[in-house]
Amino acid sequence: MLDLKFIRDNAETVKQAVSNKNAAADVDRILALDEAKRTKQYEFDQVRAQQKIKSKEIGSRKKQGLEVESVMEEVSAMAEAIKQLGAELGEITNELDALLLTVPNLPQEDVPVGGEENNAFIREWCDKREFAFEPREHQEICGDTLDFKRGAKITGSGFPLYRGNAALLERALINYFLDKHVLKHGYTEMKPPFIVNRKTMTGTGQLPKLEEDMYRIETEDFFLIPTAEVPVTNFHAEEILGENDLPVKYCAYTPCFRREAGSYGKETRGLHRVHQFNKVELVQLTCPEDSAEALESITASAEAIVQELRLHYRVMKLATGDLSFASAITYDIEVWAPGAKRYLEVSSISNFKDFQARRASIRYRRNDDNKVDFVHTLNGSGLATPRIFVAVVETWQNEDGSITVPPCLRPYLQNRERLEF
RNA sequence: GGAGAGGUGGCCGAGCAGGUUUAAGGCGUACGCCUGCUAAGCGUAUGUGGGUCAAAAGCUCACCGAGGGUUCGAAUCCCUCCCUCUCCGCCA
Repeated sequence: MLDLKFIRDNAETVKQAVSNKNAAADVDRILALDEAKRTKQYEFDQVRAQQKIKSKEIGSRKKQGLEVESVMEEVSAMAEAIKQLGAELGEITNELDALLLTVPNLPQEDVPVGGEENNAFIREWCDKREFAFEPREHQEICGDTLDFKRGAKITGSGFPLYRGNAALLERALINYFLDKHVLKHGYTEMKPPFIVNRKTMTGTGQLPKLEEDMYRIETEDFFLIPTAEVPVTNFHAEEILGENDLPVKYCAYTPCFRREAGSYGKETRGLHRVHQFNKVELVQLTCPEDSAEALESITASAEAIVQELRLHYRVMKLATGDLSFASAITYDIEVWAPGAKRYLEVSSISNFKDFQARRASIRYRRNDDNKVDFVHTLNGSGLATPRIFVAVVETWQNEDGSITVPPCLRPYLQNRERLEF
């Protein structure tokens, strides 16, 4: 969430940002409520201060054996007024708090304005592989080791099963990602819960906006996580860290659950878009002045993996309309899938600045002046498996239907050089 | 799921038959004094958030797990919920 004082002082900037992000947030209503709240708060404080003094007087008069009836009558009237003012203040506060949660983060200044078509190309890596035969799509290569039909029978569409060597490859990818980030990139591994409560989901900004896109457990009012970002970022919620504790670098493997009802067509076939998938997530909490660099660092860590897998990819900077609610700036890594003949998004790396930290109240104490300030939070996929699975299988496929195992994955697959499905 | 005991500041911990608690005391931390050095000792300071203020200081309000309630007045009494611990039950 944004700082209320900032909204007050920069109303036009905020309105412009809301519009650029295609969001709906009533900034004028927020300003009016803010004004009303401060007035009411002042009144309340005045009366309350009087009441406290007078109430204590009753106590001391009683001890001295003096009469208290007249004072009690006087304070009684104040109590009435306070009850009334408190109720009004509460109503204003509730509405204001709810509205503040609907204001998206401001895009960073260098983010291009506009929709997806305005996403900026940043760089790409290696050429697309040349094939001596017509490359096939992953469903064809993997056959029934990727079982969409039985997944649909057991659960519903969008819940495929991996079996045999497909499951083995999936597991190899996850282990490879984790080892890379833990052993080479300095991240601490975490195994968080896959189910979180409403407060946690609000902390990272999924709620209140995206409730319909998530699986909810009604009996407990819990949610299945759509990404490890949620439990991992909230790990330090309501804490004040030391500056020396920063940066905090966590990586976590979790399954991710997304309802995202209403996605149909070509994009949903095969592993391209599913309701449950696996992802290794990178999360950092940094000092404000270090977050820009951290964004590049997370991006580099994700790219390192795609490079070792020897997949052609490009990095895009998302335009304002394509940015998520909480993000100030996001890079997407898109790998080339030769069978599908298109780019697949395998990682989004975002800097949320203090937006999530403010919601979840994640702070740190600065060394120089001992003051408390919000940390910056960032995260990026490192990486999501289904689309990487697709790109690996399609890029490394052989004409006979097997795949050559990329060298970096061989230690995770009994040093096999080929895999058949 | 059942029974019991708890949840207080960075930490420990008192207060809990409602009334100068503006949360004692200790530890830790910071600064100062003292001191060959270190330790000890002495002194001072030390929460978060809101409001007021150009800003700071000051003043003020809220916060003792969360939310309600009773009362002139709630850390303290009542209700609901959450969490932790002990024992029992169930269970991969």
